[in-house]
Amino acid sequence: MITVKRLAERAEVTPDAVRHYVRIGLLTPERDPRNRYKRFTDTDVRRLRFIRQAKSLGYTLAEIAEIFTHAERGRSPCPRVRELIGRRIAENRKLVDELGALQTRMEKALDRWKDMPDGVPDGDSICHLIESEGNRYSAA
Amino acid sequence: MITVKRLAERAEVTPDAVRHYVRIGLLTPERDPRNRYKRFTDTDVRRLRFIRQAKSLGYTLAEIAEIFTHAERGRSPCPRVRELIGRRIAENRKLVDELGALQTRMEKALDRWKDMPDGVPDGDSICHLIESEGNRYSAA
DNA sequence: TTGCTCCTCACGTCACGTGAGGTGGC
DNA sequence: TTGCTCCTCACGTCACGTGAGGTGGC
Repeated sequence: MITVKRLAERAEVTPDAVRHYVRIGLLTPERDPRNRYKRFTDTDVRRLRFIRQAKSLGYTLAEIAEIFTHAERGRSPCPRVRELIGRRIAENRKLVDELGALQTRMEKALDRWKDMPDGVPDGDSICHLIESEGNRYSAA
Repeated sequence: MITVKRLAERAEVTPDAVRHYVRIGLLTPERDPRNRYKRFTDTDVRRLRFIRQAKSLGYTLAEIAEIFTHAERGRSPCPRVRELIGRRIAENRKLVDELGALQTRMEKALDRWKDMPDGVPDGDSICHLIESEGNRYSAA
């Protein structure tokens, strides 16, 4: 019998992740009537591996749920899958750019601070290091 | 008198952000006894601009709160500020690397899918596009 | 009276992780 | 009896955004 832990092992995820997927309806195991234990099948192993694979390609759990719904209704999820990854590629590119800009800001700040002493707050200043980076910022 | 909206304008943040900072104690305005309106001061304008600046350098609100506490107790927050940015630089580098790897996975997948047809689910397969990327994944 | 701004809850976001408190199986 | 695993809540995470429902100021 495939329990939570055994399923988790077979798909290389944590048991808590499995419980989470059950909670949100991505997996719908039957229950052992005697003790309410979840009973998974080989189909669940395949579904869980699919979840893991889809996540590694940037799909959210809500999107994966949508894919499952398509497939269960006998409709091809492929067009939607292509559409979603296209968006995610654009979104992620933007995010990587922003985090790259953040990285540059942080590294430049740390470098400039190397030549500056620590200061004691004096009512006019909270932390002169951070304040000295003023007018250099863009949105966080 | 500086109200929520006026303060928000002066520091170029949203009124909701101001309310959030009050909720978590980063700003502690007095209240107009007649109507409970928040009354901010020029010091709050400086504090809010500091928050914005610190956020743009990667500091979290919890860390900014810590910096304020140091400063209010007359202790220099600078050593902590240097320490935190060092960590954040390392964390962010890792994150950028991971998102870069995700970007590569997504782009390669989309490229390979260009030559593949959409499929209809057949019980053995949920979405062959995603499944075809199997054994290529690393952790998400 | 009409707008505009103000107020306080309180929930939603994303994908789990982490107790708390209790029970089945070898 | 001892471990180990199982169960179900329900909260915490991060920084707000978004209603809902109601009130003050020009």
